[in-house]
Amino acid sequence: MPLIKEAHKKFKDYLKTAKHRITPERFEVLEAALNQDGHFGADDLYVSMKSNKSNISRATVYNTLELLEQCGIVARRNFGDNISRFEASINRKNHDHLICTNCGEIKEFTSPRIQKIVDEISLELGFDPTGYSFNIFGRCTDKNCKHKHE
Amino acid sequence: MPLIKEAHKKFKDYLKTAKHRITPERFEVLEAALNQDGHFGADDLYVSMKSNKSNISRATVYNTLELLEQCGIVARRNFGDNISRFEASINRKNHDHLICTNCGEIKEFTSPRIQKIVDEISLELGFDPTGYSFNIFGRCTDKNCKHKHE
DNA sequence: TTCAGTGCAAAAACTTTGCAGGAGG
DNA sequence: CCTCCTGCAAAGTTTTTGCACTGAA
Repeated sequence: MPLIKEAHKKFKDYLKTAKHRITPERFEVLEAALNQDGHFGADDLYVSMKSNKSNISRATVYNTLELLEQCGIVARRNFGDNISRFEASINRKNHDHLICTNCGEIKEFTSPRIQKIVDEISLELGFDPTGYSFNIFGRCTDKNCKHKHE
Repeated sequence: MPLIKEAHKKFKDYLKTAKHRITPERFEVLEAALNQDGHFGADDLYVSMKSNKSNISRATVYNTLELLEQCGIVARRNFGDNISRFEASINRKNHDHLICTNCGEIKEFTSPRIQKIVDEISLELGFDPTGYSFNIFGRCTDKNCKHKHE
């Protein structure tokens, strides 16, 4: 099943289950979110949709991203600059991030040991984990690491 | 050496080295920051200082927290609510956080394995790490976990 | 003396909210 | 038909910036 169709179905099911209404605007946001590549801010998405002649409003974008987060189609990320970033997470492996504090480049990595630590610590401290975020900050050693400002 | 004295010295040395001026306001912010307990936001600190009759300005608080961060006296934390939190880090062991998404409670934990993962991943991907953040989100199992909103 | 640092207020950046009209169930 | 959702704009929050003055070196 193509990704977009699957996401569509998942979102629709979620909306029904959670007694949210099914509106064209919500699916418009869903598709725009899946079209973004990599990480994007809520406002980025709004601007991008607006420049594609959409009639959407800011409030709807923010509201819908929250719904998409709740049903696991997008994930909210926080890279230390006080902006909520999102990324499509449907059908993607869990992964974490390396953030270059010089050029803004974000690399991804996976390590199964991290989930293991999450579970162990949570058990130990009496905590029911729903998620985690793990970001490494530093400088990438790419020779073209300059002021690339995403 | 008492903590406050040591921090004082460290900050002074840093300011000299980095060619920043040594001003009473900066030390006022330093002391106020060390007096906060646990995690605090930049604006919290400003308000707290103001209510203690300080004549400080917002700009100075923000500016000084950045300097304190650069020299390792405070650490910036991000718990997913788009507010920069700080905490005194001088003479404290590295630690990470469990955040209860229901009551806002923040617990701390340490795990030496995390630093090991950071180093390995960085080496593997060609990255020079300067720090990391590791937050686990979930619900604490305390029976009094309600809407405690810090 | 000189210029980085300060206080103040205004602007900026991101997000949330209030309201009236409109459409989904 | 009853709400929930939408668009719009305004307000809210947190942080940054511009400017003229001050004080550290």
